Amino acid sequence: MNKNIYVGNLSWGCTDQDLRNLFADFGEVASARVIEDRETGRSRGFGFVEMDADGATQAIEALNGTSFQGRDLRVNEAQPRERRPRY
DNA sequence: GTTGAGCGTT
Repeated sequence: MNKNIYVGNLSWGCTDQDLRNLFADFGEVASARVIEDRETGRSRGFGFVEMDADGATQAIEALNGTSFQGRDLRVNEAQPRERRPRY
């Protein structure tokens, strides 16, 4: 089983490869993506990572509250995006 | 600078 992870407070220069590299150290990363504004193309400062539950739990404990690229990371389980309508 | 977007059906 895999878990969806939310990663916030990222630096503008952080990309999907950076996230994947970070989480890959704790387990097999299914997918990693940094969210950016699709209208402007600029980064939103947060991203999502999908990986195996065991690695995800370890990664959350290890990376949450730590400094990354000059910002303290916020790592958590991602909430379902059904919580907000998309028009 | 904080919880996506994609797909005409996951």
